[in-house]
Amino acid sequence: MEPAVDRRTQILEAAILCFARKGFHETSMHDISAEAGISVGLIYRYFENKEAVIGAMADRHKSEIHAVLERARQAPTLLESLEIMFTAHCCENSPQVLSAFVVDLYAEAARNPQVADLVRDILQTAMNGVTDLIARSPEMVNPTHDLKPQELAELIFAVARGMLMRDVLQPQEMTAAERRARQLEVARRLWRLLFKTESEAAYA
Amino acid sequence: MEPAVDRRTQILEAAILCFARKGFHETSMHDISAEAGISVGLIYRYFENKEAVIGAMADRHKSEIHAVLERARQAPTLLESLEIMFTAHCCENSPQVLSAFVVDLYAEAARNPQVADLVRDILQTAMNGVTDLIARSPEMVNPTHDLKPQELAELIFAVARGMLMRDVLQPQEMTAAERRARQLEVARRLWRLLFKTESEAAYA
DNA sequence: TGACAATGAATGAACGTTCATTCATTGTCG
DNA sequence: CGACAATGAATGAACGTTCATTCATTGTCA
Repeated sequence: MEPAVDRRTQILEAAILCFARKGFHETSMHDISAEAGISVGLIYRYFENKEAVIGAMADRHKSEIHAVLERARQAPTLLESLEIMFTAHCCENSPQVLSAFVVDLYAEAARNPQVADLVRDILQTAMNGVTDLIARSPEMVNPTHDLKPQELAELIFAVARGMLMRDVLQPQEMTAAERRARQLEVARRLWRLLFKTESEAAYA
Repeated sequence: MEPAVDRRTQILEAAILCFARKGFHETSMHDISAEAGISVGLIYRYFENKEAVIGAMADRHKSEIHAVLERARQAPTLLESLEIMFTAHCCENSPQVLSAFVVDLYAEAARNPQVADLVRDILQTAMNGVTDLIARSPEMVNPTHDLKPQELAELIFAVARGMLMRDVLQPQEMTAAERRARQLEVARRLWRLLFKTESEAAYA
């Protein structure tokens, strides 16, 4: 039988809160244990060391991204796929937690080749998925532009990353709903720009 | 007569290298002093503490951004302004150094309100400048889209930030020239999307 | 009782910061 | 000029603290 609580998950939940609050390296193992309500030593029963905790969180992030991609894939229209991807990090309990974590993850990737490999892998998989999504979409039959699906995907991901980066500048007073509305607006703006048909554009 | 070397600058040059290599908080004062070829104690003659070093670097970044904005403002066409802004961080000796620094700066902003204020300030000033640039540009008289200058500026900055973030994932083997070419391509792609006139678009 | 979960005091390395000390340079006086 | 005093840039060992990690001990069930 499984234990009443999944310790690994419990520790990771505590860790992401701490990491978002203070960053990877300013978070001490004591911070994590306190947040999780357990002792320091216990963390070492489930993770070899601090790096392993960071690594496990990155893996978690990878599977979360995959889940979002799957949801986006099943959306009826391309616009809705876009909206799902842009607001994915706003649906969770606290958006700025995830944003701060991801920015930190990229910062870590800048100097830790192992993390960089993982993030590149996540990004590549997600981008392939979106490229595919775009290529198959009916919106692409009569584009007003001459951009290839892959180029569009790159642009979309750049905007998404850029918006995520902007998110960490917002004071905490901004609610999750406000954040979501803001991201949605950008997604729709981008969509109009990318996929509005010529006739629609002419009378806009 | 001035001393042969400007110590403050010397320290800041060493610091940005260390920060890009290891991040703000994983860089020790000893790292900086070693990189600068001076003793630890001497740093404290020129900076009150480690935070002051980080602060001074952020200030430096602010004035660099202002300089880039000024250059962009004086470019003959809007496309060239865009190109200047997208490649600004590639012109320096080592692009990924600056990229890593900026990503770290945002990560720091996520949890240090003082840094967040500064970054928000930098961003707002730069975006106002670009909004103005767009509003005055001849390219805006017959837009194919219905986006306001400010919305365009937001989009452009999001893409620029997103590309910068992507930069830190690239292995060091990529040369500055390759990086520059990549950024230029994205800038031009974005420009085509935003400012290509209807007639041009129709025959593209 | 035995097996394992959980604790938290202990350890030692590394950190930011301080400060007594050194010494090349500059200023001063005879 | 030469001898000596004064300066302050520069040093790096030392301090107090924090941290990741370990492990002897205790608690908890079957």
